[in-house]
Amino acid sequence: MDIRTLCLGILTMRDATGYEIKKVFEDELSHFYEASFGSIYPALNRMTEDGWIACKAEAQDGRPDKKIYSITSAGRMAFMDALQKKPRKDRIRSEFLAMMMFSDLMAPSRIASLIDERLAALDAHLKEVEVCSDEAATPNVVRFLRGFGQAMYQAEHDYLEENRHLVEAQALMARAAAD
Amino acid sequence: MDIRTLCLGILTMRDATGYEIKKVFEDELSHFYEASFGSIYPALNRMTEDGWIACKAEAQDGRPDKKIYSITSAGRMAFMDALQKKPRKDRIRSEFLAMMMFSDLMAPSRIASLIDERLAALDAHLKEVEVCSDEAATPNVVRFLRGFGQAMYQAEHDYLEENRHLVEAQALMARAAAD
DNA sequence: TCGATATATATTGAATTGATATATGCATTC
DNA sequence: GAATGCATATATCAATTCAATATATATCGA
Repeated sequence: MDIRTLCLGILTMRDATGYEIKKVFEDELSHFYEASFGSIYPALNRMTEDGWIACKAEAQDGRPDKKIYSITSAGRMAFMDALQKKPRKDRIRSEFLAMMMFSDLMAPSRIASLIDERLAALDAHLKEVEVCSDEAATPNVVRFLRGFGQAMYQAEHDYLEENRHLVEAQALMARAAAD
Repeated sequence: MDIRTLCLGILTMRDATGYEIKKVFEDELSHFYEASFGSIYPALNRMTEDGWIACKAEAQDGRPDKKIYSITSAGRMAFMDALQKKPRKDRIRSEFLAMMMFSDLMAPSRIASLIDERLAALDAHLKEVEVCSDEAATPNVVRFLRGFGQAMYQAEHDYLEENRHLVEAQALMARAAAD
């Protein structure tokens, strides 16, 4: 399920511009899939060539033509096929956790600072998810995904608060051993 | 903190071959950072050119020379610098969750199957983490990272079990509406 | 004996990113 | 009124990364 497939999926929901598709990646999908313009526009161009989507341009004042993409029957079938494939394993890349791996080499104050910043970022995520949760008539799948994100942020938040001493104390010991 | 920086970090812990570095990515780091040979070997070559690591080749029977890399003083300083930088935000890419986003377009049995497979994979991860946890003399940072992974797998497991009805029921409703 | 896995070195085409380019409209602040 | 930041739009590109591929022997279990 690459960027192209996901753009196609977004277009099964509604017609959109490249810019709007990017917005979907930044809003609904942001907790578990991201994409940049650098792959969205080429993907749209290729799918237009492949006949999976069609493009209608609307002239605008002082801006490039607005290009609105819509899915075709062939595209809808291609996406349904993609949904029958086995999902590949998640890809996770966390610089924060990678840095924790080398916490022996950092000052205890640096470690505390990193963890505090991480906790603050988690708090911000949790607030953001909470604000959205009050909306009525939210589709169940959106509730599901938002709840998923919330559960994971909360789990990480709790884990860090309860276990930060494991890396903070070790840093102190590593420092004592180095002296 | 790119692949090159992480390879450097691994070499602060011990000398290693490219193959052994890959093993570290697959074992200790696997929950939060992955790398392939396609980037490890070029990274090692470039850092050798930059003077951050040194390489000693040992002839082997019937195999390419074994190349053992060790960090230099310059490399150690470069890595310490990297640890002072602000970690960039996590990158998460989950095909499973992306598919859930389009659960309206899937048969309820397909959704159930995907979730069951996901739960099975989480069980396997949890078992794997549990086996390791009994080891004595595990450094605190390893306990921390392993515990982190365990907490996140458990949170996801619990969330899926308690909330799978949100997407499964919606699929039934979507199917009823389509008929 | 065979198949799978481990141990080693690599390369490459394709996918992806973050930065960059271009440019107007709107809102806010000074 | 000017400056700044953000939103709305289209894109490209150098650098990074990956999965597949190539090569080849040793070990282990069925």
